[in-house]
Amino acid sequence: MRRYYTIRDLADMFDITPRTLRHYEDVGLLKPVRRGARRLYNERDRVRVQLILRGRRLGFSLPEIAEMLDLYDADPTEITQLREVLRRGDEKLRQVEAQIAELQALHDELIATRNRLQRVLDAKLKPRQPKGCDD
Amino acid sequence: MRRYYTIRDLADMFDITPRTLRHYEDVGLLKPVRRGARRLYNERDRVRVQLILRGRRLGFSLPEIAEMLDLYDADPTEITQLREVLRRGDEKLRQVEAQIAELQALHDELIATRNRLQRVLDAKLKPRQPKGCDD
DNA sequence: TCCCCCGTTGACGCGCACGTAATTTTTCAG
DNA sequence: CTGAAAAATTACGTGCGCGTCAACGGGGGA
Repeated sequence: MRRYYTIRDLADMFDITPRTLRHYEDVGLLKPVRRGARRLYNERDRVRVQLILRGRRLGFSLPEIAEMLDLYDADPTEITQLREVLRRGDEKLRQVEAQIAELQALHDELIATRNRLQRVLDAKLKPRQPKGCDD
Repeated sequence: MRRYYTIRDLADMFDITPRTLRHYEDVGLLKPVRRGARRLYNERDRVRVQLILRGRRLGFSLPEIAEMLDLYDADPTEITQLREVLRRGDEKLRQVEAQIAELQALHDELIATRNRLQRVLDAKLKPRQPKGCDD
């Protein structure tokens, strides 16, 4: 059941180019095995690509994404390293929470602006009592 | 009460460089008035800078930010234009909502990973009944 | 008045995240 | 085995968001 994907499989799957996958490998985000010279991506690689692309959509840089991916597969044998990973994880967590708060604020403002524009439009469409007509 | 800010005032206020403010002007995000050759920013400009920087932190490009800022001060006289602005606003709104959802998913995963790492760490610190000792 | 420092205006540079073109190598169906 | 398509390698190019440097005012405090 060990399914493998070629570079084109993954590229088509996520609507990216092979160049992008090779670049992610260049910066250490992926380490596909090789059969001869060809890269073979497994299920774990596929999930990582998914996470990388989500990170990009959210505005994170590739090094930042690397940090977060490191959290998922941290070496559970070294205690001090484990503590360090936990600390960095909490840091990222707070950063993400702050980003959610700012996005929520932006969302609320967009809603308010939409409602305001909608009211202006409604007032122009059915002007029963346009203001300034009391003369 | 018309308070004005020099380019350095705003730069220091937001911990950016004057070059950044000039760049935002180059791409049409700001249009400060001039006294001679010097730029003078008013309160509205200051708020716009604040919104621009929040947009950047959230991963939006400068053109995307320009689109959103255009929503706030849309011309309320042209009905067709108003409809168009509302449509683009709703589009941005859905985009922001999708981004919130993805960010929330990332947040949940970070929480889960933190808890998992914490449990591993706890198990290594007080190993009362370490598994594999039942022989 | 003079000088100095802040601001302005180009213009080039740079790091990131890839795009793209050329060339070479590999693979695999027939 | 062979030929052609796909993958790999290498290297340069690109768009964005500024950084940086040089050269040039101009205005305001001593």
